[in-house]
Formats: sequence, C-alpha cells, structure tokens
Amino acid sequence: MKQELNVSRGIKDSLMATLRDVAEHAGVPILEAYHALRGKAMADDKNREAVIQVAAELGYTLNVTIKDVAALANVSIATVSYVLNDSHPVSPATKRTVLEAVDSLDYRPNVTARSLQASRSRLIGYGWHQIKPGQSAPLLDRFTYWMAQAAEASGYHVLTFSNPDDHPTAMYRELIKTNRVDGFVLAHTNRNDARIRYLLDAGIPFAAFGRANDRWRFPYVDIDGRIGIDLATQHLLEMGHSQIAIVGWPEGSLSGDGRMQGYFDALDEAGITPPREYITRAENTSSDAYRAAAALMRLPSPPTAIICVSDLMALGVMNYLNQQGLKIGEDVAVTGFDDDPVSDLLHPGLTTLRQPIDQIAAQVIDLFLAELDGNRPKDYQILLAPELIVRGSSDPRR
Amino acid sequence: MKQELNVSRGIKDSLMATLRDVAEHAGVPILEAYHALRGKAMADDKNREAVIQVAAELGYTLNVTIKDVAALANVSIATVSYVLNDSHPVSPATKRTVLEAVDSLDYRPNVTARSLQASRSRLIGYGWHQIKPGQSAPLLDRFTYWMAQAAEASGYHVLTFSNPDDHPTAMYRELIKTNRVDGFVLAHTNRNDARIRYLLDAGIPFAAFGRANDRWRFPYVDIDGRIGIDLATQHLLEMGHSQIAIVGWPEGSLSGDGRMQGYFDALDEAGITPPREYITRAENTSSDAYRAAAALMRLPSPPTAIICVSDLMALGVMNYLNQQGLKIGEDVAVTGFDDDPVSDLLHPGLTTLRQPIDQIAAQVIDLFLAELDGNRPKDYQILLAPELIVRGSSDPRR
DNA sequence: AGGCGTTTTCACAACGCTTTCCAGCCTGTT
DNA sequence: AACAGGCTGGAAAGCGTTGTGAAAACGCCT
Repeated sequence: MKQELNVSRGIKDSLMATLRDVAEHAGVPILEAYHALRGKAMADDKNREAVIQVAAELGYTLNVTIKDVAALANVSIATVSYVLNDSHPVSPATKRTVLEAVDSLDYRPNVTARSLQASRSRLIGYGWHQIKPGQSAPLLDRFTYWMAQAAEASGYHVLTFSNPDDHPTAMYRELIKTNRVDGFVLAHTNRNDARIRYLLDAGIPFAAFGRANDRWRFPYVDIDGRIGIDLATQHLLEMGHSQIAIVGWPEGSLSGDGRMQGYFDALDEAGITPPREYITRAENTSSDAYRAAAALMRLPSPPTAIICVSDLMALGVMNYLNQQGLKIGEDVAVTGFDDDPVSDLLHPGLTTLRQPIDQIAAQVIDLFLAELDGNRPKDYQILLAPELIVRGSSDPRR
Repeated sequence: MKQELNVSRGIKDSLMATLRDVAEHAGVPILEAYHALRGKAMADDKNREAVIQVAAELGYTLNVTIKDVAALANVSIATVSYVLNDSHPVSPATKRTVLEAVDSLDYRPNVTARSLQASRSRLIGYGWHQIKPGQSAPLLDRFTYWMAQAAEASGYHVLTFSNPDDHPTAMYRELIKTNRVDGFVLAHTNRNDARIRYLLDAGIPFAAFGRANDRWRFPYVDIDGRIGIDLATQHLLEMGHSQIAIVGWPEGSLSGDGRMQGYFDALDEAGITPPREYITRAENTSSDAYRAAAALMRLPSPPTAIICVSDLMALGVMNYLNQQGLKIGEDVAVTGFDDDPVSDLLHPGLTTLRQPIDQIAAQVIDLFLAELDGNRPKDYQILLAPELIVRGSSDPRR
C-alpha cells in the first residue's frame, strides 16, 4: 500500500490520505503534491501554487510550515522568519508578500520548534498542593484560573502538575531537567518551604503567592493580613462593639501572626486592651473554631463580636452561635477572612476580607516573567491590602 | 570579554560562567572544557572524562544532552536513544555502559526535542470556563487536580488555559495549530456545545466530562443523575417521608432532566404520584431556590422533604427553612447534589450525592489517550453512579 | 581462511524554527 | 569608472531527539 509513493517512508498515514485527496483535486500525481506542499524542488513551479491553493481551499491545514509560506511567497524561510519576528530589516514589498502568504495559508509557527531553538518552552509550572478528599481551597483554585489568564497575555501558558506532599521537590526537578517548563509559580508557601529552598539553591526562576522566612530573598506577592484584620476590627469598633474577641491560628505561621497583629494594632489605636481570654487560637478547621467559640461564649463576660482569621473558622463559630439560638449579627457579630464563595450564600452573609485574587495572580506572573528575563524589579516583594466586605454577620441592616 | 573564547559565539552568558568554573576545577583551558562537555573532537580523550566528572560533581547540570551521554559511554547517540526507548536491540554490555553514563550524568531527555521529532507534545489542553467573581465551581476545580494526576501517570501533562465565553473555540484552534497540545479535555459541556462541534469537525482528539446531544458521538464520562436522585428519593422514603417535593432546573438541560427522572422513577416504584405543585423548577442559584422553597412551604399541604438537584440550591432552601424557624432534618428534610465541600461544614450537614471526581478524571484521561492513539474502546460513553452521603439534613440521628 | 547470516552499532537525515554570516545590489562619492 | 557603504535576502548551522539504511562485528560452517 504505502509503496505507491516512494517518498512514503516517514510520512504519517493521516498525511497520506490528505495527500491523495489534494493530488486528485489538483489533478497532479501524489508525489508532485507532496513536493509542492513540502516546498521541495519541483519540475513545474506553477503546479506548486495550484496544489497549495487547492489544499487551502479544501481546508487541509496539513501542518503548514514556514517552508510552505516561503515557497508561496517565493522567498527564503529566513525571510519569513524575519517578517514574523521583526528581527531583521525586510523591504515593505517583501513583507507584504510574506504576510499575504501567511494569511492565505493561515500559518502559525510551531511552538515546539521555537522552543527547541530558543530553549525556552514558554510554559510555567504550577504544582497543585495535595488536598484531602472533602477539603477544598477555592481561593487557590481561582488563583490558577487568573494566573492562566495573565500568563496568556504574555504568550505563556500554565502547566499544572500534582505535587505530592512527600518528596515535594521531585516534580520540580523533573520538569526543569526535561526542559518542560521555564520556571514555576508557587502558592501555599510556608516558612521553611522545601520547594523554595530547592529552587533558590538550583537557581531556577520562580515567583510565589505567599511568603516564607525573611532570610530568603525571592519575588512574591502576598496579602497583608495585618491590615485586613485591622480593617475588620475597626469596622466592629465603628459598629459600637468594644468587647471584641479573636480566633487566630497557632503561633508561628507568618500570615497567622500578621493577622493577629492587625487586631492588636486596631484595638491599641482605640485605646482598648482586650482581656487575655479574648485571644484564642485554633487549627484552621470549622470544628476547632466551633470549640473556641464555645469557650468564648461561656466566659463570665462574653464578647459581643468575634473575629476569625479565616472564613472556614467563621463558619464554625457561626454554627455554634446558631446552635445556641443566638442571632448572628445582632447578638454577636462575626467576621472572617478570604471571601470564600459560600460567605455570600450564608444566612446572614459573612462579613469578610476579600483577597484581590485576580490582581495577585497578575502580579505574580509579572514578577515571574521579570525573573525569567533576569531583571528583578526593586519592588519584588509585594503586599496587597484585602478589601473589607460587610455583610449581615456584622451589620444587621444588610 | 567574550572574545577570550573563540567559540563564544552562540554560547549563552550563563553557560560561560559555568564553563569558566568547571575549567578551573578540572585544570584545563576553557575551550577544552567546552569541547568536552559538548562532545566535540578533542586532543586528549582523558580530559573529556575528567571534565565531565568535575562538572557532574559541581552539580552543573548544564543541559546534559544525549551527545554527552554518548561521548561518555563511547557509543553513538543512536545507541543511547535505543537504550533509553528500548526501540532497537542493544547488547547487554553496551546497555549497561550507556545506563551508567546516563546515571552518572543524571541525564534526562529534552522533551521539547522529543516533541518536535515526534510531533507530539504530550500536553493535554484544558480550558477553564469563565467564572464570575464571587462564584466558584469546586467540583471542576477538583477535577483539574485529579486530571493532572491521572495524566502524569501516563507521561502527559495538563496545560490550562482560560476560555472566554465569547468566541469559545478560538483558543482551542490556536493551541492545536501551534502544536502546543495534542488534544483537549472538556468539562462543563452543554447540549449544543460550540467547542464540541468544532473539535468534532476539525477531527481534533478530545474527551469530555459531561454529555451533549445524542447526535454527536464522542467519548465522555458523566454522572448518572437519574440514579443519584433515585437514591436520594429512596433514602427519604425509607426515612418515612411520603410528601417529597423537588426543586429542579428549567426543562431542557440534559443532566437536569435526567435528575428529575430519578425522582419520578423512585416515587413510581413506591407507588406514589406526587402532586403537581411539588414539582418546581428554578435557576441554579441559592436565591432562586430560596423562593422555590418559600412557594412549596406555603402550600396547603407542604412537603416534609425537599430534594434539590444541586448543593447550591439546597443551601438556598436551608436558608429559607432556617429563616422560618423550621428545624432542618426534623421538621423538613433536605438533600442536595455534588457534595460541595461546604455540605459537611453546615449545621446540620447536608445529605447529598458525591461525584467520584477522582475516578471521573482518571477515566476521562483514559478515554482521551485512547482517542489519541486512534483506538476508541467499545464503551467510550461512560455513566458513573454517584454515592449517597447521608448527613443531618435528612437524618436527625447524624 | 573464506564465506555467509545474524546481531550490533553507526552516520546522517529529518522534525520546524531562529540566527549568523555573507553575497549581491543599489546609491552616491571620488 | 571605480569603489565604499548601506540595504536586503539567502545559505547554512544549530537546537536535541528519533529512526532509517548501511556498515561493522560476530559466530559458525565449510
């Protein structure tokens, strides 16, 4: 079968079918069609154009290459490349001819070939952090979406991979060594993040959504939790509360400590010193926060407002208050952090701090691309302020 | 500066630094080091090995290529390729030598070069569907995570891109034409999905999570909503309910109609004919479902159980019941669909149907890879049964 | 030692692009 | 008329693989 065409060696089957079709329509031998489409030397150059036209009309994209464009425009492939990349002066006339050929063939450069030649894949790796079934991380999920969008604006794409908690750097190593990606975006970082240590050591370009320890200098964008909780606390003060408690995270996490600080700052500013019992800490789960709320409300002088450092915890607190028959927003105010989508669906809605996740993603990508080019801007560690979203849980009028 | 090395043309700056370092440590001229590392002809072959060793010890990965491996193992690059791909017989002795060289250099093939040669990128495109700020789609987000994981098991990776609602096929076209991806995985399909029409027309390989209309034959995995709601209804019957209402979606959507059918099937089986007023329809939002619940509960003979075809709607229904001071799970039972992460955090927890999203993702990837290879299995349209998760909203004992 | 069939290995083209270097060509100047 | 110098375009090398066709090595028999 294949022997009917002595160039068939190396030609893929799908191509053969196409070829047969085009050759028939153009009224030339298959071999002629192949040569025409592939830009090889031909007896009659008129046939070439005819074949190419026919193929285009039939909608056979057939892996149009730079060669085909060159042949149709009657220039060398170098010239086509010059025009496409604006990398070398080309006369206006030639440029027009080339552009027309590109257009009529609907040519698109093969990114793989480009990558090989440039040793740049224009791919950014992003490792999903492991999530237990039943859990979710809506914020990070939205982050990846916006990141993809921002990357595309600069001609990059995001390659996602799953990143096991054990051996957290393996995939990063592999993706770089095989030239799959040009670098990485990290999220969900921690103070002594093994990935950051590795990337820093190996000199691999990356940017992060989130901070680590102060010794490591790398580009990141993060939310200023201090300002966030400060805003929430001020808001509660303005609503007339003076007995304000907080449910924070265990001491030692960067963002956790920052958020707590905002609480102290705001109260300090208002000249209030909260009783020691109002300052509670719990793991970042709904049920732990539930227990923290129970402890708070059993105090001789219970708070009239409870600040939580995450929406998840606020949910636990609200569950407890509901259970006790207390009216959220009237008897006790509650605030969260993150603007989890569910915050707006609850009843009453949860007052919270919205992370401008689209901006965060865009800035992380910007930082990453700068890093890739080797020119780190002066401000490569960015803190963004969250936005206070007031809902019924702290303001009964809403 | 650069002139100190007359091969410097075309050598990247970062490489130069490395080179200088290695040459110094190995005690050879820079040019010598370069030739050694790049596998070019050299005066003294002993130097070559020494240089390579030194470079490896210093941790300079320096883009180790198949050439370097060949040089170290003293075989041709073809032989190395044979060993690595097991694509051609190689004597055990040579194989060992090659493998040792690969090991000592910690060589990994360049995927870009492989892609170019094979015209296969081993990348699967996945378009994020546009999401309005404040909304979320936790199920699809989890889907992408599991999909990435499944793809990796077969040596593929997932490239995510943002897919605007206007001109929904543009990015698909672009990614295929530029050879970025080998095909696509779709999710969030609809009956007359423009993307599916395009991909089918263009003959581009893909597999979907979700169905379209019956005329189109393409590989997909979907949840059997009929069985799901059937299960939920049976569960409510077992709990002693006989006045069971449903809040469905507007007529016309494939999955919506299927889910409704499960309700009728189960009641039919039990010999119950629900009153016409118990069958309500609303858009898939919390607030629309809230109104539907209000209408139901104002009936002369209100239901004692309300089935919702999504968790989002169940949340709206629960909000209404809460508001009215009705005890969820005791006065009125509620069920949802999807097992949104929040279902387990509510109070009481929401009885719902869990989509085995990890399995769905794995099967979609399997279907896609089969499609790529051109061998579609007999069962290329798969319906998976969801799992009933019983919580307090339908069973007060929980 | 020569011949022959069977492994095993190698040189080289090809994949599609970018980029360097160089050769014409055209002006304008001497 | 000769020639310097600026423009424009082309030939070819190279990016790191894989696969083909052919040569080399090997073993066995006469």
